Amino acid sequence: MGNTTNIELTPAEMSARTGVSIDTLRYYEREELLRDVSRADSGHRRYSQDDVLWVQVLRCLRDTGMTIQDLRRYCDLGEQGSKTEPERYAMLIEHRDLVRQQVA
Amino acid sequence: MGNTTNIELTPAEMSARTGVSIDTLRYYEREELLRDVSRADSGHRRYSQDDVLWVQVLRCLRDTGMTIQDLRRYCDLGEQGSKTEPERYAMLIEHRDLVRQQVA
DNA sequence: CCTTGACCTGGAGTGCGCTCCAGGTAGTTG
DNA sequence: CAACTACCTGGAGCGCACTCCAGGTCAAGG
Repeated sequence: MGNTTNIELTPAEMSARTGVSIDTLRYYEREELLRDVSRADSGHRRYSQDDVLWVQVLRCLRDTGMTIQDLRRYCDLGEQGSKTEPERYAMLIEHRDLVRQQVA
Repeated sequence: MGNTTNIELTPAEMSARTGVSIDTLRYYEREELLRDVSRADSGHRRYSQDDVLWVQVLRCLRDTGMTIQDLRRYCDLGEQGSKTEPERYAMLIEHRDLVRQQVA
């Protein structure tokens, strides 16, 4: 408790941890899939542990074909609080079903 | 036997049967995914029943993410005769496995 | 004969998801 | 202080899979 030494990763470290290129990380930020990335005094990005986890989720959804647009929508819902949970859940279910159809 | 009234479809009919746009049919031909399409004296395309079946296969493979490049390769093999059957079979198996991985 | 509509060709344009680049700044090292 | 490296920004470029367009041809109908 009270441990304020949050792990903060530089862009290069973040890229190594997630396997996502620095350019793509910035692209995701521009596309609002990755929000509120903190900055050092220098203006350089510092990624949190939560950012790592979220980018992993993003990659999982992207790799299964969810579009940038749909992911942005998902993020928008997330920002609107827990009342949107049903809709977000529905998106995931629908996406899963789509993926399953591919195999059929 | 000896029935020479082969069904020949105009581009518009072909598009209606397969659900693939006329532009895309021409595109597939340019990309050599659809070969030896016959022509009327006017120069207009006439698609055969075999063409219909093949385009349906193309769509199935495309819809599951096989690239145009891979499909062209598959066609190239087909033209080289039955000796390439093992390789073509291997391509399909590999593609199926790739699709299955998506779900995992 | 003239219009209409389906078709032809080569090539340009589109949307997606990145990826790269030029020009500039910030902190570290010798 | 100079060089180096990592990072910054805005914007251009790329590969894929189509999709659209201009300008022309061809057969049928009025």
